[in-house]
Amino acid sequence: MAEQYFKTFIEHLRETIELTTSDIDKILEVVEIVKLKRKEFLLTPGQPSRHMRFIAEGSARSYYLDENSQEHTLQIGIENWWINDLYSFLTQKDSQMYIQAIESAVILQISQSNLEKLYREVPEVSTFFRIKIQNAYVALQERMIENLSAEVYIRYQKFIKDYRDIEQRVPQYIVASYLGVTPEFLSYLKKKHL
Amino acid sequence: MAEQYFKTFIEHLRETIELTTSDIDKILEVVEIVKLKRKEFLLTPGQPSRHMRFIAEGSARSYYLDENSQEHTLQIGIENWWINDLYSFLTQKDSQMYIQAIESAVILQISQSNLEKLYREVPEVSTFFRIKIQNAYVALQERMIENLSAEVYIRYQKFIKDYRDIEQRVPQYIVASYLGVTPEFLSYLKKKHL
DNA sequence: AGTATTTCTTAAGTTATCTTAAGAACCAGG
DNA sequence: CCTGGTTCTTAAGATAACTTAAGAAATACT
Repeated sequence: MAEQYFKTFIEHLRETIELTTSDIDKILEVVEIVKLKRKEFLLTPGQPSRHMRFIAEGSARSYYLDENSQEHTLQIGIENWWINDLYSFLTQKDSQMYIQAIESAVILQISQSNLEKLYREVPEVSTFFRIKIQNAYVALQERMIENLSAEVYIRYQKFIKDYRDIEQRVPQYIVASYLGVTPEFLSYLKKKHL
Repeated sequence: MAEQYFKTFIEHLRETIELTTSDIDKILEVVEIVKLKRKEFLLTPGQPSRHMRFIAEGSARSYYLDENSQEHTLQIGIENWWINDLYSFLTQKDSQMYIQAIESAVILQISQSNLEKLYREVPEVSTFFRIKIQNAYVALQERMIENLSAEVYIRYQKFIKDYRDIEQRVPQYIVASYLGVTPEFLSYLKKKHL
């Protein structure tokens, strides 16, 4: 059954870069599988994020707690999404984030040291992550702009339009904390706009 | 006098990567100089951003207008900062942004096609921009987190702490539009906290 | 299937932020 | 150094979003 996860993973990489069968062997050699139950953590604050992590099954999110212990969800992902505290991974500073399974999940991950080795052996992998980071930047800027400009309900509508599949699998309080509002207020807005 | 701008520019690159004199020649060959008066535009909506732009003198910002014609400032920069709509530059989609000189400014820019040529001739330059984009991501995530967590006045204090030199040269309504509030409200907060 | 846990809703009272409008202060450029 | 444009302040009234608390609904796990 690990086989199926690997197969999907390689297909995912091949959407962006070209890989020979020998490349694939080198990649799979360094991929670790992690299984998580609902609500289990992959990363908690106080340590650097040392892996690039790919959701093979289930769903996960990254979030942090502000000074008032309010949760703020930075990222929500399902199968075939990457999930990480890229900030911590890139700077190797201690993370302030939790990465947590929402549903039970299977994660494929590559450690930083293995990744660097892989970059040398399969340079295409380096291209892959360069593009991923660019895309992450682009997505984050889009979200920043929306947060500055649009009212919550507009942002909510955009969210369910863009991520209907996610919205249906994730508790609403997580969506609220992604949008940057209290669950009570989101609930109120939904009723108001019926 | 262009010489001085080039010199500072090369010094800036050398803070991140190593360059031979022949590398430098290749770089300077493709650098264009653009001079702008206060409030002049380097980029306006409806066209892709086709250059990487470095502020050699003066100050500039990028901003966009939301549906209610409210300005939102994404980036503010002074000497030795890069300024761009990276979203548009990376995706080559039409920009929705204005890039505008705040004070009169001198910009050094490299076109996308020249940059690609340069990447081949001086691969270190590619490393330079990979690192810059990573840093941009990291900075943007930090800002996103702050916007989600902290109240405006806290964000304002952080802003003047981190960017005192910028704050002193830039009109307050631009700072307000960077923080995501109306100038009236920022004015009110400043008085309140005297 | 039954119970404990988790998530969602409602509502009342509160606070943060916006809108509008007008005058005051400041500054750039002739 | 004058003058027109730009930026900043003030204040009143409006709206968006939050807090708290409690019950209702949904869901997970045994």
